[in-house]
Amino acid sequence: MDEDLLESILQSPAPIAAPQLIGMVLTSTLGGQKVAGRIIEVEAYTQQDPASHSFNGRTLRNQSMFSRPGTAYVYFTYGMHHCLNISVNREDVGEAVLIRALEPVDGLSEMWHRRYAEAFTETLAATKLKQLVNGPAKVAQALGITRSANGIYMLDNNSSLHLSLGEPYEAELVQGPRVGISKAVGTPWRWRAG
DNA sequence: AATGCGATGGTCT
DNA sequence: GACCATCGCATTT
Repeated sequence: MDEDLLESILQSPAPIAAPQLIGMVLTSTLGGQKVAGRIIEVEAYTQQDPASHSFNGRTLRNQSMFSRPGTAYVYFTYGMHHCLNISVNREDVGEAVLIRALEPVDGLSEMWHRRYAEAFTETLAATKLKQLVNGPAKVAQALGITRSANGIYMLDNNSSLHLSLGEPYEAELVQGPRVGISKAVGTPWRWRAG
C-alpha cells in the first residue's frame, strides 16, 4: 500500500524519483528529540553524471549511493558541513537524491536551537524562519545528522532517521539547474515546491 | 540584490 | 596538493 508506493518511487532512476520525493516527510530522533520536516527541494545525481560523487565508481565514501534504495548517503564537505541524500534506483547502481530544503513539521523549537543556539521567538521567526532549513547542510544540522547516520535504511519504522509519505502535496514544481557544482552545470535536475 | 571570501578537513590524484 | 553537491557575514552596486 503506502509502503509499496514509497518503495516503487525509490526504485526509479534518480531524475524520476527526485521530483516525487517532494512532499515526503523525514523524521529524525538522532539528536535525542523528535524533529520532522517535509521535503521541498531536491537534486538528482546518477552514476553517468560528471557532477555525481559516484561518477568514478564505488569508493569507501560513496558506497551508500550503491546501497539499497532508501539508504541514507551522508557526506561531509567543506570541512564543516554534512549533507543528506537518499539512495535510489537499485542496489549496486550509484544514484541518489540530495535533500536541499525542508518545511518544518515537528520539533521546530528544537531545530531552531540546533541551528541558531538560541530560543525560538515569534519576533526572530519573522526574519530568520526562511533560512532555517533552506540548504542541504542546514537540513542536516536541523535533523541532527552527522556521518554516523550514513548507511541508515530510512524505510525501517524503527530507524532513527525515517522517510514516509506525507499528506498529498499539491504544489507546482519548479525545475532548474543544480547548485554548487562545476561539472554538468546545465543539467536541470533540481526541483522545488513552488 | 549581487558578489566575494574565509572557515576547515576529508577524499582522491 | 587540488578540489569540494556549503554557509554566513562583509562589501559593493
